[in-house]
Amino acid sequence: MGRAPCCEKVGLKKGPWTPEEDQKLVAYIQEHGHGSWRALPQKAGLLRCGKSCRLRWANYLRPDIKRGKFSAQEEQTIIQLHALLGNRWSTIATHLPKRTDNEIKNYWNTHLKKRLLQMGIDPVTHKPKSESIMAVGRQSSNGSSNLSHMAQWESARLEAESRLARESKLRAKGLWSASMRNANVSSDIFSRLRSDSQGFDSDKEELKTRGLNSTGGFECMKITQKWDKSQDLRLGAKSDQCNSSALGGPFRGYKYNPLENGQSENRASKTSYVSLLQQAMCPSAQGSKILYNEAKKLVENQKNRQANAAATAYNVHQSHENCGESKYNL
DNA sequence: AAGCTACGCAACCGCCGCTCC
DNA sequence: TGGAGCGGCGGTTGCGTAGCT
Repeated sequence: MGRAPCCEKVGLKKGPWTPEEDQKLVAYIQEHGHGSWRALPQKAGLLRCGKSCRLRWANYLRPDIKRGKFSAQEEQTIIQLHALLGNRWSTIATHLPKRTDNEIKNYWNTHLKKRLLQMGIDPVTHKPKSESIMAVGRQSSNGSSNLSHMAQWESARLEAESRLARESKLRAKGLWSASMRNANVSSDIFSRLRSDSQGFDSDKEELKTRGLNSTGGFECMKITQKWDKSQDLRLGAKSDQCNSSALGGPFRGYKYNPLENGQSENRASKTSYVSLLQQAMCPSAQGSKILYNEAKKLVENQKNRQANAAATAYNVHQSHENCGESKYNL
């Protein structure tokens, strides 16, 4: 037997919400807060399931929600984070202020996914379709299943570290310029997507007004590739030097490794880890500073399980700082 | 104008992990 | 330690509507 339904469904209304219901819900939450969602409908005089109320509030009625068309910047963020995280909509949503996970999920399914497919890019792997098919073939032939979670976390970690290393190199060379941060075209896939999109001309105009070349993203990528080649630096080489990549698991080499310490890989710690990792990757100095301070505080206190994830991000920072390459301008 | 189809999005459903007892 | 209750997440559904014939 499955578990009992979350609430007594008999007599409860389903389907679209009426303005009156919305009004009741908003009025109640504004006055009392939502408290227990289960108890809320009765207190607010609604014939709805608590879950339904929570969803309606979170996805539609909350005052801090931005509706309407997604900007090019938001599209870029979604695609990049999806490439990194997959369908973790709630985590992706934390990086798009005022957008809900449901909205992002819908936008991905109805717009972005299709556009990628039209371009011959597999929306799951974010690689050209031919490559994805080969990869699937290889995986099934050796009996392995889909990418494991561990591999995904490792991939995310490597991505973050390689980006940090590249940024450091560019900075050292004096090549890390505003164009890299402002060009809005930092990934190859996104560049191609953007060049297909209707808004591209206006974006180019915008870049022009900032005195930037619209191909800035490509130029930066070429520079980093060239630099990597000339130095013959493989991904991870820098990480080893920075003591943040040794052996074993997605948290390998970090001073506090939740896996080594017997922590379960539960959803919360993963989500926190990914969220903090993304922030560590975020080129925003402001965000990084907040992250650093928050992580430091949590690490010092070791208050709760989330500190494990925070510790990871904190140690990413420390590793780079130890190499004299502090990413954050503290 | 009517019928059909495709699309977008709000809402639902089932599952999972956390907390509390 | 295990079960119940709860909130939250991601996948899916289905309704409303725009566009086409």
